[in-house]
Amino acid sequence: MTAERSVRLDPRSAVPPFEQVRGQIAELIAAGVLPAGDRLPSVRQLAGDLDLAAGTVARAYQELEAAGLVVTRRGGGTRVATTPPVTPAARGQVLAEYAAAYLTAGRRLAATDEELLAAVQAALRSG
Amino acid sequence: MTAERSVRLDPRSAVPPFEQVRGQIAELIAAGVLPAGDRLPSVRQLAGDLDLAAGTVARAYQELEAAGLVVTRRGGGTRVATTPPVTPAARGQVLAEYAAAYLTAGRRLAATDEELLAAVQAALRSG
Amino acid sequence: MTAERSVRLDPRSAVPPFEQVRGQIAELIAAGVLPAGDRLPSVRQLAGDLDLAAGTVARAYQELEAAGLVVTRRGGGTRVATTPPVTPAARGQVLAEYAAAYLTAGRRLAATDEELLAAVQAALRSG
Amino acid sequence: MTAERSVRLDPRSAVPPFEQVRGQIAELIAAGVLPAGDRLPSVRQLAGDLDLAAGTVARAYQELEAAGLVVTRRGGGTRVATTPPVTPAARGQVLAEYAAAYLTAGRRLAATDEELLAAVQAALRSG
DNA sequence: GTGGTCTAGACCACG
DNA sequence: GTGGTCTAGACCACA
Repeated sequence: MTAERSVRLDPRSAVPPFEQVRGQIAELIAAGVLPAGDRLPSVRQLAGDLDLAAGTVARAYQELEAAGLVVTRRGGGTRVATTPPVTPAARGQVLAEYAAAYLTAGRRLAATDEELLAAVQAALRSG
Repeated sequence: MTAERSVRLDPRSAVPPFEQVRGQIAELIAAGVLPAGDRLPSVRQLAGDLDLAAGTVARAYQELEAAGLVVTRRGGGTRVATTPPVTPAARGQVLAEYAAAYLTAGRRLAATDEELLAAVQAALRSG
Repeated sequence: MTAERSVRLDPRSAVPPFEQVRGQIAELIAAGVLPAGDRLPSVRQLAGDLDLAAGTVARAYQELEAAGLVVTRRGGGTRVATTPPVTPAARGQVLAEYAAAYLTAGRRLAATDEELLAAVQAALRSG
Repeated sequence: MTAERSVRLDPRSAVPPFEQVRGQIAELIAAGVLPAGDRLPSVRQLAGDLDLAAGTVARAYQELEAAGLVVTRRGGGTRVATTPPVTPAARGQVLAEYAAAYLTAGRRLAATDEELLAAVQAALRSG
């Protein structure tokens, strides 16, 4: 399952775990990485993988459902909604947001355009 | 004062305000944007600028002091420590971390290296 | 079959489906709309009509039987019990309960007696 | 506090407690019974009054906030939002919905208009 | 004091 | 097996 491999928690982050889970899955869906109809990992399994209490993952799933990104059938697991509601964020748009956030942070350090670009290129080479 | 102009809160973020303040100032110092000896804005002034309770800013400063990034003198305000503690984090390293974070997020979307680079270039052009 | 036509699920309700089925049939019986001896629709048929799993309807029937409102004979389907158990709840009493519930809800809104009555009259005219 | 006196749980209902709390407060707000700016009872107090775990009430408040009905200030309690969002439901409309629900239930019992009205009048006299 | 989050484990409804 | 809810008690951020 793509979701299982892709969700990574940052335990040192100030963002609460359920928010990290919710946000990352939301972006995977918005970006089209998780296609409509795909089944998410079960609450308990993802909780185990991420070493969280089941309720924490359940809350993330619940908020995804409230947002219409996901559909849950009684007794039948949770799947990506067939109607990614309004889908205001195509994959390219999500990427663009990431890039914009990178720029904002970098410019706070008074980095030049060249430096910003070079840092990404260096990261690509090393990572 | 660089700090006043540079600290920007995201009220919709899940990161608590004191953390946003602490983190952003820490990075400004680590990156050398705020040079040693520079005076930070007073707790009350920064609190006013950011529309926070004074205690919230005070806590951020307190943690910066505990980290050795900042020194508070009685009656003399808060200044950037002359000894950037163990922090060898030069500006380039901070930038590198930002770039790495961007890559991590982007790859979660299964973006290729080319896409990641192109998104930054596009952002540079438009922003 | 009266029951089939009269049972209506509200899929958006927080009340679980089996409870909606059980409760509505119980009231139809208590109110005398379903007379003693009447045959209920089969589990599978009602399940099909309401788009539920058969087990869900089966559970509703089971609880009705446990309450003595209904009798299941081997091979003979499910029928309204000839002895409306302890339930002295005549149709008028059920109606009275509905009216009382309406009052409770309405008074929470600080509605006056006149308003409560007027709202019902208006609903009668329009519905 | 109006909210404290007005929220009444039905422990035998299939509707989960947090939903009862959320729904009742939402209607009190929509109906204008709780005016904008009014402070709701604290999570812990209402939890005590209703004999619920604090988290259960907290969840109800959270959903009210997500719905924009309520505003919560850090450390400063929960108040009715100044902008009852879109307020699609004036007090009269809420009442009308109650009346309509009463009619629907009553007609399932094949009650006549006269009976429906009489039952309300009787309830008014006795309650 | 306020609300927000997490945990651990329990029970329920559904398939 | 699935998700949903509740509890009890803990710790955190904020005023």
